Amino acid sequence: MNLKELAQTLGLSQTTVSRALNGYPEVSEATRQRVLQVAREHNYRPNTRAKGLATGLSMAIGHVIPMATKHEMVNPVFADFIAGAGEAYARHGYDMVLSVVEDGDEAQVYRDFKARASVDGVILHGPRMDDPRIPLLDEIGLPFAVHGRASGHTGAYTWLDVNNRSAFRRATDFLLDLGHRRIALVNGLEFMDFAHRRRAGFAEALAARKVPLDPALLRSDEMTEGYGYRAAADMLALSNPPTAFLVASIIVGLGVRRAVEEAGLVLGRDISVVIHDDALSYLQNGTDVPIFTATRSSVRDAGRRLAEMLIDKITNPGAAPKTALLEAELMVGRSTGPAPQRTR
Amino acid sequence: MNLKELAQTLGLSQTTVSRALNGYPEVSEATRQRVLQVAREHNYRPNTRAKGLATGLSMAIGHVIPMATKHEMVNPVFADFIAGAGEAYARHGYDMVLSVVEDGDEAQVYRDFKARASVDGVILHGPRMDDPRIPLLDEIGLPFAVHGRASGHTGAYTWLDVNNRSAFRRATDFLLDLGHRRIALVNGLEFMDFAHRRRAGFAEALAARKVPLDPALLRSDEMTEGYGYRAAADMLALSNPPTAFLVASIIVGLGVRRAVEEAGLVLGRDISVVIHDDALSYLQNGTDVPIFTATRSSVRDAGRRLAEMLIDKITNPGAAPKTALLEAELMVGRSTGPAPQRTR
DNA sequence: TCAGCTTTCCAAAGCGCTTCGAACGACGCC
DNA sequence: GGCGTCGTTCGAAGCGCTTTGGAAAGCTGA
Repeated sequence: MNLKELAQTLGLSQTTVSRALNGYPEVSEATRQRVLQVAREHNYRPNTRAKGLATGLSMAIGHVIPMATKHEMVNPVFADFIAGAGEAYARHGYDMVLSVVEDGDEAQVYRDFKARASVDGVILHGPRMDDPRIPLLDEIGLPFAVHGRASGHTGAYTWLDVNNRSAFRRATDFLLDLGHRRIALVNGLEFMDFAHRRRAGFAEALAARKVPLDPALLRSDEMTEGYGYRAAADMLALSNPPTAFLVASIIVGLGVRRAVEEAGLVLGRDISVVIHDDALSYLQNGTDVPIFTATRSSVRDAGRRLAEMLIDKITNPGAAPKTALLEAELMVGRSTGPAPQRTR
Repeated sequence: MNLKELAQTLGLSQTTVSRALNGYPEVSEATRQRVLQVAREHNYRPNTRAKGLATGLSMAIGHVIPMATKHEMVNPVFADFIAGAGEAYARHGYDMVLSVVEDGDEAQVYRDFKARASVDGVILHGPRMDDPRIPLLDEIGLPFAVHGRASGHTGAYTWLDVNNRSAFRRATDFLLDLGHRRIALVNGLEFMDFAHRRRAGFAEALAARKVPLDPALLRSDEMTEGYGYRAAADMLALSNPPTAFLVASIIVGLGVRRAVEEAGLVLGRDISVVIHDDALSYLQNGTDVPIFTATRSSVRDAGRRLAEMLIDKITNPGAAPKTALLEAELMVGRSTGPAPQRTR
C-alpha cells in the first residue's frame, strides 16, 4: 500500500492524504481522522526512501564502530551505549545505521555517509587525543556528537563525557585516605582521550599529597580481562608491590581480581581495587552491595542523552553546540579497605 | 555532486554516466574510464535513497535488538556478532540498520521494515522455542536468516546454529569421564531455543550413563555474572553439592568462579567448570591455556557467515534456504579435573 | 448579489537515480 | 545504393513521496 493507492481508496488526492498524515493544518479535522483511520487499517507507512528523497532528510543516524585491528577487539561498551541511543532514536523516529570499519578507514566512511546522504548525522565513538575526525566532520559538514571529548581540539562541538579526571582523582583520594601509598593504575590505551584524563586525575591526586608516582605501577592497554590479569599478576610479583589498584573497567577488574586471588590474597583486605563501572547491563557490579568499589556512570544513559543532543543539533542547526559533563558516582563496595600494615 | 552535475561536467547524458558507473556493457571502454576517473576526482557517490527508490532495493539489512524489559539487559554477544556481520555487509555494499526494541514490540518493527521498505532483509536474533517471528516474517514476506533455530517450527528457513545439543552432550560426557556424578547445569533461559537444546544434550549424556538428573542442580536465568554467582553459591551450600558445573557462557562462568573461590574451593581441583565460550573479543578465555574448559564457537564468525547467507538469499530469492550447523570445539582448560574423592 | 476571505482540496513539479525505447552513425553485405 | 546490424549514446518516464501554487467551494458582510 502506497500513498497513491491510499489516496485512491479514500477518494482524495495524494496531497491531502500526505498533509493529513503529517499534521499540516490545512486539512479538516474530519478528513484527517478518516485518513488516519484508513491508513491504520491498511498499516500504511510512507516509504522511507521516497520520503527521504522528497524531504532531503534521511531520518537516520550513523554510528561507526571502529574495530581495533590489533586484537579484533570490539568495544563491549557499545552494546549498552547503542541500546540507550536506540531508545532515543525510536522515540524520535530515527533509524540507526551501523558501520563496522577497520581502525584507519573511518574517514572514508564519513565521506561516504555525506556523499550518499545516507544519514543526517553521526555519533563519534572513542575520541582520541586531538582526534582528526572532528575537524574532518566539520569540514565535510556532517552534524555530529562526540561520546567523550578530544583534548587539543579547539573550537566548539557537541559532546557528552564523564568527568574522568575528577572521577579518578576522587577514587585516588579515596584510596589515599585509606592509607594506601602504592597505588597502581591499570588504564586503558592512553592515546584515548578518556584514559588520558583518568591518568591526569590519578597523577593530580597523588601530587596533591606528595605521593610519588611510580612508573612501575602504570599500565595501559586494551581493556580486556586478560590484560587486567597480566598487569596485576606482574605488579603483584614486584618486590615492592602495590596495595591498591585503580582499574579502567569492570572487565579489566575481573582480570585483576583473578590475579589477586591466584596470588592467595583477599580482595578488600590485602588488596584494594577501585574500578570504573559503566553500569553494563550484563556485568552488573553486584545487586546489593557492589562487588567492586567503583566510580560509576551509566553508559546506556550516556547513549540516550547524547542521541537526544544530536537530534537536537540536527533539528536546530543554528544553535550553539551543547555539551554535558557527567560526574561519576563513587560507590563503595567490598573490594576496598584500609591499607594493610607493612608486615607483608 | 549528483549524477546530473557529473553528467554535465562530462558532457554526457545521465544515462550513459549511470551505465558507466554500474558496469553495463553498452558503453565504450574509453568513456567508462573517463567517467570513472572524473567520478573519483569529485568523490561522487550515488545518493542512497534515490538509488534505492529507482531500483526498489534498499541495500540495507535490519537487526532487531530485543531488550529484555525485565533487567534492561542487552545481550553482550551482539557486539561481536554484529562486528562479524558488519564485515560481510561492508564487503557487499550493504548497510546495517539496528532497531532496539522492547521485548514484545518486535512484530511491529518487522511490519514497519516491510511497509517502509527500509531494509531488504533481517537477521533474527535469539530465537525461542516455536518462535512466532518466523511465521510472521514468512507472512509479511521479508527475507530473513535466523541466528539459531526454533524447535517446533516446521518449514524450511535459512539458519545458522551451533550444535548446542552435541556440544553440551560432549561436555557432560567429558565431566562424566572425569568421574563427576553430581553435575550442575547453570543454563540460560530455557524458553530460548539454544538453552533448551543445551539442556537436552546434558540430559541425554546423563541418561546414557544412567546418572540421575537432580532437579536441585538445574538453574535457568538471564546470563549475567550475578546469576552465575548466586546459582553456584546456592548449590555449593547444598548438603550434597555438585562437583562440577556446566555453564552457559563465560560471563556466567565468571560468577560461578567467584562463588567457588569465595567458598574457599579451588577451580579445577575441588570444583570443575565447563563453560560455553562464544569467543568474545573482550573476554577471551585465556590466550595460552584456556582459563575455562569450554565448548567454543566464535559468534563473530557466525555473524559473518550468517550475513553472507542472508545476502545470498536476498540476491537469489528462488533458491532453497541454506542452513549451517556448526560443531563447537571442546577445549580443555584449567577449570576441570578429576572428581574429588568422597572425602569432602 | 457580489467582492473578499477562509477553508479545503488538487495537479503537477521535483528530489536523484535507473532503465526502456529510440536515435544516430558507421559498417558490411547483397 | 539500400538495408539490416552493431555499438554507442540520449530523452524521458517512473520509483513514492512532499510541497508549491492555485482553484473550487463555502462563508461573511455590505
